[in-house]
Amino acid sequence: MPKGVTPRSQDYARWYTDVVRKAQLADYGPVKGTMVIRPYGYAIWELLQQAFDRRFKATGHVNAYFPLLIPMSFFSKEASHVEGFAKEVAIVTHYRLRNSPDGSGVEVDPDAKLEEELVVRPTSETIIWSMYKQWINSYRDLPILINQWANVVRWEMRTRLFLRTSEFLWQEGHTAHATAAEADEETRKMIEVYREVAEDEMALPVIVGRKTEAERFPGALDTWSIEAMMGDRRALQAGTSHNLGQNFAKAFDVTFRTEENEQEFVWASSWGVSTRLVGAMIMAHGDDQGLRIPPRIAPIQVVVVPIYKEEDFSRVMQAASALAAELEQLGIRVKLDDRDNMSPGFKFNDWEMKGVPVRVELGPRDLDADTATLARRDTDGKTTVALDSVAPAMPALLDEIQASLFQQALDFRAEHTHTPDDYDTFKELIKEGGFIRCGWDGDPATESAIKAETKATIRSIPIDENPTGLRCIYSGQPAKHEVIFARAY
RNA sequence: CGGGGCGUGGCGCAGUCCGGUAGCGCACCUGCUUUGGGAGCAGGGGGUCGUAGGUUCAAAUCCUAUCGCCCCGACCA
Repeated sequence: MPKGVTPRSQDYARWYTDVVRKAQLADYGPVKGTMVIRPYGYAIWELLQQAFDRRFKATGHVNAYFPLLIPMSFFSKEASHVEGFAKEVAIVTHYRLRNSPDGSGVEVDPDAKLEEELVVRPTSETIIWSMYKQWINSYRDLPILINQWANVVRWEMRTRLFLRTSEFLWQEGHTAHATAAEADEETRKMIEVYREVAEDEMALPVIVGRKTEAERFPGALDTWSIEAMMGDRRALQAGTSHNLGQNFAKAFDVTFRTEENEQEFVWASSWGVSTRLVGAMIMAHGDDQGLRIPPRIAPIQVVVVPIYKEEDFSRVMQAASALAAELEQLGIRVKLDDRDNMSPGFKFNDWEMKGVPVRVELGPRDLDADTATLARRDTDGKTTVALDSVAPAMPALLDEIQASLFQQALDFRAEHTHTPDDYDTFKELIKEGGFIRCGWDGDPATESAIKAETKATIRSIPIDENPTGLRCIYSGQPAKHEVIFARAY
């Protein structure tokens, strides 16, 4: 096995795959497009889950679970929803296997065909709204603020570990409201939660904004997203929140009695983030040494590597485990690397690949001087510090690394965000990747012409847009919106 | 679905053109020496060469079919 990873500059896609596998985040599953999330990768997901779940609860949401299998007929109820997902659903048609006649194995039992075929959920709007119909009668039943953590299946043609797999893990919030204003408020509130987790926990700067009609969720009135820039300057949609209006209520005939005893359709929102975020973290922060995980979502925040010759073994190990215990007391996720079959040099590279924010090296020379050697993953080089200061200073150091990774990502994004005045410049700039912030006349035809010519799409109509005085980069007409163009994942 | 590539010990590959006893590196196991940036030496175990047919005295190698995976494009969180 080659020692490092393919350099990013040489082949970014291969760098990504190398890092995922060498850092032991995930492996390919036996079925095309499937992924095994290994313990280290899953630990990151769990920390993300906690960060989100805490905030969902704090904003009044509760968790529930709806079934994986959905009657196929449900999918015919919301026209644009069908159109959006029909091409990529897995369908269950039978419920039994039998031994094949030639004795070579098993086969589908043709006698066990289902009356109504079942769809493996690609998303749960339909099954959830079929239930909401039963649960909602009056304005007193509203709002319903339910989230579920689940897996979904979308039969993708092209897959990539974490970014797009046939099956992935996510959360999907599905809310029901009495008024349009409430549904809109909910949609905005949750995209703000996503922004906060992305920026504060993942150190991932994102652009909050709305999607154009072309990029909107099938069945939504309005889609909000957070968009991030990856290390190859491409855009990644990291989370979405949809104002579904009354579309699903109408499709599933979900009405309620208002205070005025009027019959009205329910207003809805849905919002989700997925294991794709792990991919976002890898591509936003990783370097040619491997992962760089922001401390708040790092399964291991500090690794202690003891260095010893035989005669130093016991005093080094003693000091190392004392230090690890002291760090743990402070609530820091610490790992003492006591593997004795690997050299220190191997361990340094190994933990760098795995993106651990801080490494503490402790050897005889350090102990003689009452010092420890510190290596930060976000910067190069090592420093020597007093041993008894390591633990007390660690929480602040982790905060500093968190902030530094955010700043690095922010600087990178700023460096690769441009505001050209004419379309020729636009075309030149987009070849290099990055974001282009410019005017758009609001015409879908303009959007699709630009896509056809440059592969760039409108990623976002930023929440802080200011189209006043701007002209459309393509048509030269007065701009209706200020938008972000980019090539995207 | 179009284009390309690849299926050979756990992983990465050579061998295929030109048929003739299946090899290399890493990993693994044992022992000794090592340990401050991917340790060294010695010994050892492990593969019906994706699958199914065919040609041949003989097939990883030639022929036919088939399955799978990866990469690039059209669609998507």
